[in-house]
This record gives sequence, C-alpha cells and structure tokens, in this order.
Amino acid sequence: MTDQLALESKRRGQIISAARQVFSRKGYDAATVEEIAGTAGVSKGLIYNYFRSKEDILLATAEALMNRLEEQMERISITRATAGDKILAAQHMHTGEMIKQWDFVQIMLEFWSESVRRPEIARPYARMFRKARAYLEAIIENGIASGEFRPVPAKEVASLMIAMADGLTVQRMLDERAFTWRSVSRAMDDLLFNGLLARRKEG
Amino acid sequence: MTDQLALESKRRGQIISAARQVFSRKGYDAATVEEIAGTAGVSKGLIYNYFRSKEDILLATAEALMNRLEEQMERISITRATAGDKILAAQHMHTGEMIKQWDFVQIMLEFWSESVRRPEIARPYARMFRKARAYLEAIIENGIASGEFRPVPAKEVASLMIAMADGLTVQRMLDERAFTWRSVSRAMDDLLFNGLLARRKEG
Amino acid sequence: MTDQLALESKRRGQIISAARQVFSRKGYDAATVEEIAGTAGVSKGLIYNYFRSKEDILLATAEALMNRLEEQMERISITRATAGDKILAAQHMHTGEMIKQWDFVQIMLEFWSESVRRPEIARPYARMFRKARAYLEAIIENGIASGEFRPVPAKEVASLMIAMADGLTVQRMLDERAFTWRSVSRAMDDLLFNGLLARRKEG
Amino acid sequence: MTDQLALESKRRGQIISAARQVFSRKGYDAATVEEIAGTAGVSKGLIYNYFRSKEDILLATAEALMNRLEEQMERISITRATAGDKILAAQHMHTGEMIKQWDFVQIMLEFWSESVRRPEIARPYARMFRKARAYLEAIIENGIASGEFRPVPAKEVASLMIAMADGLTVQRMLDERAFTWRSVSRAMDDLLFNGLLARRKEG
DNA sequence: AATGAATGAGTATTCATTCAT
DNA sequence: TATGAATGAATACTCATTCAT
Repeated sequence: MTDQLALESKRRGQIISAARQVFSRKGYDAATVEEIAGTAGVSKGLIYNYFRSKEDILLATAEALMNRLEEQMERISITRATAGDKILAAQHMHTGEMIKQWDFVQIMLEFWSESVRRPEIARPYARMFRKARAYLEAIIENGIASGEFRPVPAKEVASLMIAMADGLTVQRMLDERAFTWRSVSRAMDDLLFNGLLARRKEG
Repeated sequence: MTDQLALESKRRGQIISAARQVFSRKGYDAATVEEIAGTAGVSKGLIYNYFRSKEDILLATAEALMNRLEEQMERISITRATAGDKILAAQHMHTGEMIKQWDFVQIMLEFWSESVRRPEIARPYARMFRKARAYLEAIIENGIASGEFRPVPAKEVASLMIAMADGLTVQRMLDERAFTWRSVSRAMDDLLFNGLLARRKEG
Repeated sequence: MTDQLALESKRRGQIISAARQVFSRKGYDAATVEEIAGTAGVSKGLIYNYFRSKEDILLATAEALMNRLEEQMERISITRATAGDKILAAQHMHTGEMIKQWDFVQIMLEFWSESVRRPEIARPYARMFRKARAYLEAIIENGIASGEFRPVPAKEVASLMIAMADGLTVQRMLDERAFTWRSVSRAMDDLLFNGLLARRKEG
Repeated sequence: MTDQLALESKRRGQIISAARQVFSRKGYDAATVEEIAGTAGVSKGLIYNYFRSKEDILLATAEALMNRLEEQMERISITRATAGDKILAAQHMHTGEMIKQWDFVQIMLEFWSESVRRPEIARPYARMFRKARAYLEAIIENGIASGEFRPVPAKEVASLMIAMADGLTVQRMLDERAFTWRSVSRAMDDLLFNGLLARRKEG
C-alpha cells in the first residue's frame, strides 16, 4: 500500500520534472508527450496512468513550481533582522534565482501566456502571488510600525515590489543587453528606499 | 500604381488587425490561419499573397503593435512641464492603455512567450523597450539636472519604471483581485518619488 | 484578322516553349502555371486565353515536340544512298540529339510517365512512333529488295531499332557511367548489321 | 523481440505493396498517402511509424522492385546450356514479365520520370542496370570464348540488349498496336544473332 | 504497472482557375 | 487582349490519446 503511494509519487515527480524541462525548452504547444515521456525515462502510455491529459501535466507542473517558490519564500522570511534587510533579501533572492535558473524564466512566461486562456494555470500562480504579497506586506507593516519606514500602503507596495522583479526579468529576457543585474539591482535598492525626489532641506 | 500600393497596405492592415484579435484570443499556436482569414474577411489563400507564413504574420503583428506603442510614447514626450509630471504622465498612459485594451495584454504575453524561442519576435520588442528606456532616461536626467530629482542612475531607473508597469500588468492578469489600478497607481507615484524610508530628521 | 491569328500563334508558341523548359526542369506536377507564365513573359491569366488548362498545355507541348521530331526524320530520309547508310544516319541522328539536348530526354520521360494515365499524351507520341517505324520500315524493305539486307520482318526490326535508341537513352539517364555514346554507338552499328553469331564457314 | 521485427517487416511489406499499386495507378504526385494507407489496410498515421515521408515510401518501393528483378536475373543465370540459350532466356523472361505485370511497367516509367529529379531513386535503378549488364556481359564473353559468338564488345552489347527490352516496352505502352510481343520477340532473336546484312557468299 | 502500435482529427501551405478591371 | 488579386479544394504530416498485450 505504502509502496503504491510511493511509486505513484515518484512517477509523478519524474514526469513533472521532465515536463518542466521540455515545456521550458519547447513551449507548451511544441512540447510533445512523447518527448516528456522520453525525458522522464518512461513510456508514452504510462504518462496517462498518472495524468489525464497533456494539459493536466501543465497544470501539475505549474503547481509544483509554485509550491517550490512558496517554500523558498517561507525559508527566507524568518531570518533577517530589520525590515529593510528582509526586503533586500527577498529582492536579491528573486534576482539570484533569475540569474541561476534561466529556464525557470522561460517556463514562467509559458505559464503566463497559457494562463490567459486557462484559468486552472492562473489559479496556482495567483495563489503564489497572494502569498508573496502577504509576506512582503507583513514585513512592510512591521517596518512602518517600528518607524523604519514611512507610512505607505503596504499591500500596494508589496505588489509594486513583485512587479519590479517580474518586469525586470521580462525586460532582460527580451534584450540581454538591457542592463546588468548588478547595476539594476543596486538602483532598485536605492529607489525603493529613497525615491526619486531630492530631499528638500527640512527644518 | 498608387491603387496597388493602397490595396497592398489595406490588405496587410486588415490581416494584421484580424491576427491581433485571433492571436490574443487563442494564442499563436491555437490560432488558425483560416480563422485569421475569416476574421479579416478574406480567403485563406489570399493571406499568403501578403505574408510568407503564419510566423510572418505574428512578426508583422508584433511590429505593428510596437510601432503604435512607440508613437504613443513620442506623442507624450513633448508636452508636459516638469520631469515629475512627465514621469507620471508616462506611467498613467501605460496604466490607462492596460485598462482600456485588455486584449493588448493578452497578445503581449503571447509575444513574450514566443520570444523565448523566436528571436525575430524579441527584436521589435527589445527595440521598443530601448526606445522607452531612452525616453524615460532623458526625462530623469533632465529632472536631475534641474535639481528636481536626486542623482540616480537614470538608465537603471528607467528600466525599473518600465518593469513596474509590466510587472503590475502581469500580476493583474493572473489575479483580477490583486489590486485596483487606482490604489496601486497612487502607491506607485508615492513610492517612486519618496521611497520607503522614513525621513530622518535632517540637520 | 491576320494579325489576330499571328498573335494567337505567337503567344501559343511562347507559352509552349516556356512550358517545355519548365516541364523538363520540374516535371509536370511540380511545374506551376505561374512559372510557365513568367518564363514565357506573360501573365498567369493570359495563359488561360490560349489554353484550357495546365493539362492542355502539356498536351500541346507534347504535340509540338512530336511535330519537330517528325520533321527531322523527314529531312534526313531523302538524302543518303544505300539503305545501310540511311539506317546509320537515322541512328546517329537520334544519338546526336540525345547528347545535345539532354533536357529533351527529361521531358520525354515526363511524357512517357504521364502517358500512362493520359491517353491524350500517348496519342501524339504513338503517332510519332508510327511514323518513325514507317520510315525505317521503308528503308529496310528497300534494302531487302536491293539484296543489301537479309529478308527480315521489316516492321518489327524498325521497332527494334527505335527501341534500342530509346532504351539506351534511359539507361544513360539513370547512370551516367553506364557507357559512352561513342563506343555503344559503334557496337550498335556492328550488332545491327552482323548479329552475334559467328559466321560458320559457308561452303 | 522477434515479434517486433516480424511486425515491422510485415507492415513495411504491406505498405510497400500498397504503394506499388497506388503509384502505378496514379503516379507519384497524384498518389495520396491516405490512399496508400487505405490500400494497405492501415491508418494514415501509422504510415509515418514506418516511413519518414512519402518520398521515402517511393524509394523503398523502388528498392523492393529492383531487388525482385535482381533475384529473378540470378535465378535464370545458372540454368541453361549454351550462351545463345541463356541470352534468349533472359530476353524472354523480361518480355514475359512485361506482359504479365503491366502495372510493373507503369511504375517503372514513374521511377524513370522521378529519377530525373531524385538521385535517390536513380540509384537503385542504376544498380540493377549494372547487375543486369554484368550478368549479360558474362554470358556473352563465355559465348565468345567458346566460339559460339563473334568477338563483339560484350559490355556494350549487354547494354544494347537491355535497351531493346526497355525500349520495346515503352513503345508498346504508348501504342498497344505497335506490335505483338510474339512477332517482335522472334524478330529480336533473329536480329540479335544474325544481324541485318545479307551473307555474302564466302569463299 | 508498463509498453508502444495504432488511430484520426487537425492545419499550414500550395496552386489551378476565375474574373473584375 | 492582358493583368494579377482572389478563391478554395486538396494533401502531407503531426501528435494527443487509446488499448491490446
């Protein structure tokens, strides 16, 4: 019985992992079930013992990826001292992930694109976004409470921070020479904390 | 002679316009040439008098869209007074476009996704991004020169501004209830100008 | 009135000549009416003022070619002295044509192939074959009557002579190194006149 | 394992056999993969499990046919007594095949025609021609060595014999009433052995 | 549980032919 | 007479899915 479940779980993992590779390399439509099966080291027919359809694999892949992202967020959320440090850590984590795992970006764009027409894909993504926002929101509100931050609308600022990270990633994907991660990351820290405006001499 | 060119131009316009609709509704792969033709009110065969392939239609559609965006940017770049006002105008223009033309967002994600595997699609997009950055960069530098803005790395900040706009759009696409454009837009203005940090009493 | 006919004739000639080139280069199916038109220097639509269909062009092309071949045969049939010389002249004419006009071979094979399914193509070809046989038959019979040749079935031998020429051409087309025209031609002359068998000492 | 190979072989055979029928009936271009599949009693899709493309089927069909011809030649080459008998047997075998299997002639012309533009098709044909020439050449040389035949250039005469057979076939295909196989076959035997020339009284 | 042979719906593209100008 | 824009039928090939073994 336990063996059954263990096998089931292992097989699904194999297939999802293979699907992630193939989807990010080929895109959803161009990816074939056969290639996913081959990459997973199983036969084409076996796939259908574990997934109802190709679309079902996509959904599972999205969910697995979102779970991983959420875990990463949680792992980091407990350590740092000041709210500012936490904010920086979160942004740097994201940037670092992007640099290291470029195939993640590819499949992320694939998910976004498919989400337009497949609410089931949008759902795990939306959930992940919600968690990310909640996590950042909490940090920001702590920062405001401690006087470290100005009173800003925490929820919206959380959205903005996530937006920056995603937007930069797309920009970079479409044009490798748009910027270097190092310099834009530094600019982001500065802008985020200090804003654009010159400080008026305050009395 | 002029009629020839006029017809050619009109037909291409018809088809590109139809393609934009169909691509944004179905995505590139699921869109059929037949449906594009039907939407354009021409026969399937005629499409191939004006475009070499389905991919060629996608490219032309991307280019047409980028041209429109670039024109809009230019139109706005000449009007306003202060750098701050221009920045706000640009961001609001983008936000407004997103709200009014939701199908534009859908096809934008489609372009991003296809860009991963089609450099020809990435190219017009990258060009548009470059122009947008250059335009914002100039405004920022003017603002710095006039003392209105702090000395920030203008190019990177331009990237960040664009990133925010795009990132918010994606977030909203995946979760309608993520935020309201009104509140997030206000927060963006504030964050952009003032940053997160509480003003320390300056001497 | 006469101008009309002259134009009609000229146009048909242009198109047939172009068709011959295109058919021999591409084959009947791969040839497009558009390419024939382009090669003829006229518009696609005009073709249909002079021919009912693409197949009609093929038929006219075959007929034109057969007419040319028949003319050549007649021209040579009047000159030579002995029957043997005439036979040699006919064979050498054919061989020479093959060497000089390789594209003729290509279109000939195309005609043969299409003839299988298109009796209209077979007809002019059959007519040409009949004329060729009749011409050779007459020569052979003259040779027999004059005591130059043995009494052989003239009609069948005529068929055999034509068969040799065509068969060699195909063999050569499929394998350039099958033989040289020079040596095989010499062997043909010898075989034709003397046969294989060793001469028994005749008492 | 053996079953796998047996199935593979059986399926390829089915398809090639069907292709032979369809190609000879319709010609290569007009033949549809669907009709080949239907004739073979399998689905369209399955065809592509065993052949890469329609062209690949044509090639396999040509090769299968050439293999059959080559086998037949070998079978006959071991039996007869005198060189003359063997020559006759070879010619009659070919004539007999033509009469019995008229669809073979149709597909042969199709192969010839396609060979013009497809070297891969020409190759198996050229190989078969080479083997046929070599086989006849050996017989002729034996005949010469034994004093049965005059000293003739064996290789070229072999080419001529093959040419006669092929040329007659084409002639007959284009005009059913060109000759009867019986009479032309007899004339061929006579001409081949004795030639055209009247025997001069030899001293 | 696992395989891969088999199916057939689905689609981009070509091109002969027509016809308004 | 001449043009070429427009049509739509026709077809090779792919691939998700099924199922006998």
